[in-house]
Amino acid sequence: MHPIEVTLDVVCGKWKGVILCHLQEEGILRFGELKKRLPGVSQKTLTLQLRELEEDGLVNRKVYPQVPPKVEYSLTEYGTELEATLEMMCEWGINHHDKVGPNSDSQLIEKPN
Amino acid sequence: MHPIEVTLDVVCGKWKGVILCHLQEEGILRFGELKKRLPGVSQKTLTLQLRELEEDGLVNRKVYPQVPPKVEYSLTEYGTELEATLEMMCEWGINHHDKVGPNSDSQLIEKPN
DNA sequence: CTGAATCCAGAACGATACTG
DNA sequence: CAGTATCGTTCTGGATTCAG
Repeated sequence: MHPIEVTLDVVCGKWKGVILCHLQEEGILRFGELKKRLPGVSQKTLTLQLRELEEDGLVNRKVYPQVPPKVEYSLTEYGTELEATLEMMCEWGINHHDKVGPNSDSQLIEKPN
Repeated sequence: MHPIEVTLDVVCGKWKGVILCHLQEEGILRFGELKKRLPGVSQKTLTLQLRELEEDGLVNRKVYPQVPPKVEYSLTEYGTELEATLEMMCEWGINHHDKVGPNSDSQLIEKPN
């Protein structure tokens, strides 16, 4: 398995990138706070994405046994080691968000003489 | 849309990461050469992934109008601007490949004395 | 050699309702 | 508040066949 697939496997859920970015910026977030920051995500999906990130060792899940429940998420050390990469991906995204279209510089073949 | 999603959208196909890495390493590759380097990929899927990368402006597709056909793929400038990021992702992958998959050569805990 | 066209299985994701 | 459970849809990618 190519090393880049290891990273992509871990980061390529529909919401995983944004989740990691928010945890990186804000440190610790409760489930509900995270949900507010991901407009459109369903509870089920958010839960699932977080569980997978947890299984892959990227985020910590801290449960406070109280009523009402309180669960906090944060980056693990593995997660923080990904921070520089996430930031680079964000930069590229900022520089290219306008450029989501065809016609990059497709080449026409010149006639051999 | 969060900037990181721009990047992830473009890179998150099953084979896109590896394709980009190979093009980054070897510069120009024909369709068949690329296929050899991705064991298990089907023609249809490889074609599709390449088309999407092309539409997103990451790779060039150069067709030689001859028989048998010859098609060469390479990174566009947008693609090369992603190189540093791809390398960081590979590094993280190398350092954490043990965390993925069931039978990992996990780190041993040093004996306390 | 490259790739288009079908057909299809499974995964991913969402909507909604229910629970301690 | 932070989940499960269930159902349904959409999306992805693989197998196979045909074509220039």
